[in-house]
Amino acid sequence: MMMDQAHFGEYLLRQQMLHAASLSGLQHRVGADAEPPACETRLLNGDLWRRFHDIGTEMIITKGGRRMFPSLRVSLSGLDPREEYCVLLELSLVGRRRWRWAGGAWTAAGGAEPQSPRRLMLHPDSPAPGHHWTANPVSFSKLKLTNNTMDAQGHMVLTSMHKYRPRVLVVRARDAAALAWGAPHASFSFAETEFIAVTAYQNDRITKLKIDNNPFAKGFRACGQSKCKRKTVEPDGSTEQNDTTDAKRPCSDAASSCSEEGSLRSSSPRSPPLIDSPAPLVVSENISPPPTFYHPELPYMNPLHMPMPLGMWPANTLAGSFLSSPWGATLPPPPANIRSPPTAPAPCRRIKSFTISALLGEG
DNA sequence: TCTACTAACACGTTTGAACCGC
DNA sequence: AGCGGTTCAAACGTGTTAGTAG
Repeated sequence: MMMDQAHFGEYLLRQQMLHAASLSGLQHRVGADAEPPACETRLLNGDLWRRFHDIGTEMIITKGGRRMFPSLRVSLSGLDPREEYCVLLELSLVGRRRWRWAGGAWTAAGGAEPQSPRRLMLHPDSPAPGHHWTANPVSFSKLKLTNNTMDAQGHMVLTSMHKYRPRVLVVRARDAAALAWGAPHASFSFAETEFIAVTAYQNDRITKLKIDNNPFAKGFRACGQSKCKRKTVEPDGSTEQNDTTDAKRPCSDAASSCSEEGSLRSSSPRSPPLIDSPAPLVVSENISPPPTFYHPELPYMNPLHMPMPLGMWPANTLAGSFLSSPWGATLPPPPANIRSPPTAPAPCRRIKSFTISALLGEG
């Protein structure tokens, strides 16, 4: 199987986990008949992502959690309308490097630091029937990024100055219980959604692009009140006529219309669908090329048997201390059939928690 | 000195409860 | 009583900035 650099790290990690599981007699591979959900996906706000990508996307991470902008919005198609599916977002480390902003450009600066384990998020609408996923854009706008390794709020824990690429996973709900064992899943990623996590913006052009497109940052647009107030008053009381004079470009509605969505509301059925966006849901120039498809070869650990929410990979696996993990020796046997979890799956129900445990009705 | 990080801040947006009229 | 629209304040999200640590 061909594997790009972006996923090599993940591959190594999962192989480590598989190896550890096999030492505990827990190895399980997906059956040859296991099929990933047949579906396709498109990046809806690809235009905006590409504008950031051309410059070098940066995402602020804070201790308390910061939303992504642009957020990931995709449309799914080809799903069985009546079948239940879970949709997940994963942030894969791209390469094994640390990056550094120097001389007006990003350059590699040594090897990657050990990564925090939590990098997988279940979409809050999961599980939902195929018609729900195909009728509404799937948005991860509520996702927050943090550099707090002790985070307990379900945010994505990333490392500053490292590059990541979001990846969307689609899993049949009936397979969710066995997800960790390599349940068949479709996986999609988009090159233009790569970004570098930072604690403060490095590239001024990224800052400007964010301000121009993010409704929450309207106050910082050149024609905005606040910027004038904050930056034009000199200590001597005079008014600094800096570049904002000529920079008083129209604080256009054009800029506003560039924002990824008219509203940041959820795509949940309880909220107005994102289809309400003033921009057409799918227009030709707004569609990304077909995404990379990753065949589900890489097994996951079973979240049922993990003492932590799904996506919280056992700590220190990268450091090779996996075998010291306390849960290794106590794991129950793997399910006999990946399509048929050991216990009858709980009826699918709408949840708000991002943990598979909640999804399965545990706790 | 430089780099990376944090917290406080001001401003705009979102959200939901309260209110009103039909 | 129920519904739909409006108003308003609190909560939230944003980039900026000054200060701190290594």
